[in-house]
Amino acid sequence: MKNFSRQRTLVLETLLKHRDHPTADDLYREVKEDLPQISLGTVYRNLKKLAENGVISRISVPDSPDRYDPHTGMHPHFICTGCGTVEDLPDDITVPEIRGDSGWFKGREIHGSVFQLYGLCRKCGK
Amino acid sequence: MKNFSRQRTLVLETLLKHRDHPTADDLYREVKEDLPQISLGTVYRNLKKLAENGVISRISVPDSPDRYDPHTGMHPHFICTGCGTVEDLPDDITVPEIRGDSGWFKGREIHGSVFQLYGLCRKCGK
DNA sequence: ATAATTGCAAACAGTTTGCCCCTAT
DNA sequence: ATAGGGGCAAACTGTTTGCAATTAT
Repeated sequence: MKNFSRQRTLVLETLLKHRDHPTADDLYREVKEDLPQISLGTVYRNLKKLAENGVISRISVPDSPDRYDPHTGMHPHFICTGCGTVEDLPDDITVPEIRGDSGWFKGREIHGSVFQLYGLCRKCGK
Repeated sequence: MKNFSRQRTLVLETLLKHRDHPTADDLYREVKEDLPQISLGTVYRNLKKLAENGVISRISVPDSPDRYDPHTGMHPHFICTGCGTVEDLPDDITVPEIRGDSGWFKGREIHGSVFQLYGLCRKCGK
């Protein structure tokens, strides 16, 4: 991943312009305007490689294609099970706030969640 | 969804026994021990219906089949990739705290995370 | 009789892969 | 000439759906 091909550069730049979380196909259609011969497979291949190298991140949603996110740090997402939209949540939310229907969650219905961190505990981390 | 078939009951009961997040296929194999003629399609159909009715929830993760979760509320976990231990996280942790290596996370190494909420956005929720 | 649900298999959607060609070192 | 992609289409995987048969009310 040292020298980016025209295709990889374009896929990445197109994603970086987004403030939302587009699908591979969204990006494919956009990139095709600049590089009409690009194939969907190439878009997938590059998104995969970029995600593996930590340049971007990939978000999965039930009943909807995966989405890609230029923001790679740890940050919480809200995923609408109605329309599949992915929204970023404020960093400082807490579980009691989510449960309590206050703040950001006022008027939003929460059906479920996953909140898991992977790492090494004190014993294993030494 | 008023009267549960034997199949639906068994799928739900099997999921409820789990403390982790099994895939449809995991559940299929378990349920088949009690009801050998059950089909994978039926397991999928029932999981889908149960999730639509808010009885259980469905979780997607990149590069892996969807998982199902009997819990309705938020339940943050820390999973040690060294020894597999699962620890409960305090409800009031925030992302800045996780990033900042303070509080609960002092001295613990975080490799990855999933923090996603599922629900209806304001547009879909009305 | 009606409505819901099953097992099976085929269909489907999103994603990945194999192949061969093309470009850049 | 070697390595790394690209384009295309076929393959693969997880999930859904159509259908005829079955079950419960």
